[in-house]
Amino acid sequence: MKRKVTLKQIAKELDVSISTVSKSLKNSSEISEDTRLKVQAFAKLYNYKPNNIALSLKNKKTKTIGIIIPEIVHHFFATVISGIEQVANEQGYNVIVCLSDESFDKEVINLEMLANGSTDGFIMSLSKETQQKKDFHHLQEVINQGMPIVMFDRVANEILADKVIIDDLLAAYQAVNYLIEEGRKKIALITTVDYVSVGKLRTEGYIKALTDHNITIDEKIVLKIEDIDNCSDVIQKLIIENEIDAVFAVNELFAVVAIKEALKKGVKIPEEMSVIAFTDGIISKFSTPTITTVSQNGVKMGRKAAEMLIERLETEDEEEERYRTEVIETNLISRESTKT
Amino acid sequence: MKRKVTLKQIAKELDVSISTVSKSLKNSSEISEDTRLKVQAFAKLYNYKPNNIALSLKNKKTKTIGIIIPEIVHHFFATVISGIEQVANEQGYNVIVCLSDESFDKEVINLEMLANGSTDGFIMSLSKETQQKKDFHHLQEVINQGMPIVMFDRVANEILADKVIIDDLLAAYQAVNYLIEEGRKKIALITTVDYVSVGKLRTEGYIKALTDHNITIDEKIVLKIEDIDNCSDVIQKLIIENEIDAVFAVNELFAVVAIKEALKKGVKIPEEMSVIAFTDGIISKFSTPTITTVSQNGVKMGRKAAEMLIERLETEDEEEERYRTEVIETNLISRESTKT
DNA sequence: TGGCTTCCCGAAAACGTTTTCGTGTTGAAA
DNA sequence: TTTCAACACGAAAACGTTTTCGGGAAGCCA
Repeated sequence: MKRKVTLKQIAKELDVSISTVSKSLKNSSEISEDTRLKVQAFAKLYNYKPNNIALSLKNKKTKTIGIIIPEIVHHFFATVISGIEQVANEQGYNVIVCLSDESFDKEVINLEMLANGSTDGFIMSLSKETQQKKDFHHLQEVINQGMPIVMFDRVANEILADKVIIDDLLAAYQAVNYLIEEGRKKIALITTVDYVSVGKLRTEGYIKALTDHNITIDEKIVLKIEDIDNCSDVIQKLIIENEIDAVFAVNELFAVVAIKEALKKGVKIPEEMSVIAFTDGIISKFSTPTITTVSQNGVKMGRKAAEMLIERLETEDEEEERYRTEVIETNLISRESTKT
Repeated sequence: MKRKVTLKQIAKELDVSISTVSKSLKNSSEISEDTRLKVQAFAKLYNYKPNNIALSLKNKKTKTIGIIIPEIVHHFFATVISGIEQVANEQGYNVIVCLSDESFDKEVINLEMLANGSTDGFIMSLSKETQQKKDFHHLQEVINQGMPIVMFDRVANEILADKVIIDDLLAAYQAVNYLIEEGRKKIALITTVDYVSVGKLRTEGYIKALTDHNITIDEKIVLKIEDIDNCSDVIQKLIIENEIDAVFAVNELFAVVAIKEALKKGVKIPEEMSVIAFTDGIISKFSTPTITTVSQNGVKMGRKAAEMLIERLETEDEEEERYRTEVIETNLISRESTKT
């Protein structure tokens, strides 16, 4: 087992100083060609690679991005990480991933942990609990210390920082519009509880679309689901008890459950009922029928977030306090669960 | 913007030495209670937290685990990461994730990058290209430098290291057995090209199960798919041209496509044809019909891999070169795509 | 007063780099 | 022979810790 070789060891072996070795490897003109080549040959032979930790300490830069997200077993977040990793990689950055598990405490712990030198900045999406508590002091503290944060998807308006979002309201509006133009009259909404920022916005889009078309909101067919694991019963009830002809769901899971329950009841899709889901993931592509979705383009969000963060990290003129919010366009991917 | 405070600054402010501050914060009995409390109060006030990078440099431990996997937008890998992160978190480790994108070169670059001090060890699953080239010198080099590697799922027999796998052959055998016991006679296999280690093993399990029941292998109904994105045509052809009554697929995607094509042709599932897939992911749970799968238990694999790595990292008696291979049990999750 | 602990604290090394500055040697110009 | 620039290299500081060791002051006993 041959441990990694250091400058000091090379210096000792070649009977020169550490500085000489360092300069030689950087091809400094300060060092004679003789010495330079000798050192370089030796370094190559022993496969010398500078120690990242030492470099980080010296440069006060880790070239590492911290990602804190609620969970990773969720296609959307996985695509975002993928996007982040792409541009991080291109720019010589690494990513360190922490999961909050939707817990405020874990989010705080992870953030503080990584803020003590481990990363140069953060890309994050808030946990449900954090959104519910509306407690963002941990973010503010990190920002005050001079570490940039880019928030995506689940963002906090209260925090001044760069953000990458989609226009949840507009996208929902367009999706519901699409259903209306198909001729649907009784469009149900299956959404989350209101403290999830994106759920709330999507609900607003739904309401706005209906209102704009003079359709009155029927509270009986607006379902706010808390417990995502046991949603089938309430969804079944929704479908059985109401004569709905369309469903707009704020995520794939609600949509696919709605479809299953409808089919069970003999409702033909899309002939008798249309379904549109938010978030274009695996489920929609492979369910039967395939589901028309609003695509969030997670990879693009991730790429954009990483670009914004790295740009902020690499521009030295710190005092440019102009925070931007980038809106990633969504698009409706039309599949079998709608008529047109 | 108040930057993070260091020991040096506290020392200066309180007019004591750096050592005194450090010891005070560690509650060393060397320091008088007076000084200790004074320092602690001051440190708390300024929210002092030791710098991780400096600690890493000093301790030669980063408390960071490197994960290198082919891709993250893949439910199985996401669950594994989730498992790794759980135990890493419990033990005070962070995880840094790199994606090889199934490319040998990226795998090498990432590995070398992180091996230069950034992590204490690795958990990885090989890229397709690496498995194809059978070139593992990068792994061997890292191991020679004294960094432990734990491989999971796609492992290399040629490398001596800890491994976490499932018994792919046995699991496939059992799945095919299950189909045979249902009374299926013409069981098709949809698999990957042979250089993917797990694909090969699953194929062997299929063959063994048939052979053990004196069913001759019909090469026409064994499909080896290279291009995963355009598999529907060949699968359609398989189903149309052969009177098969069951499909064993080495992943969910092949299975769901097979089901779609079968339904299109009017074949009833599971009455006329059963389907079992490897890898229990999202698709199987929500497809119509839901799919019977071999569950790989990614979270458990991840947890086990992390446990093994951390144990190796924390036992000082380095020279214990006994590498272990842990086999995670699989289980067949019976759903609507099979009869029983 | 001399010698001995005991109590507190600071200096310095170490981890592995990079970089600034200083210095000795050489050769050439005057 | 003297002077000076150019060249080649090394010493040391710095990044932020932890830890070993040494030492001054105070108190005690003889």
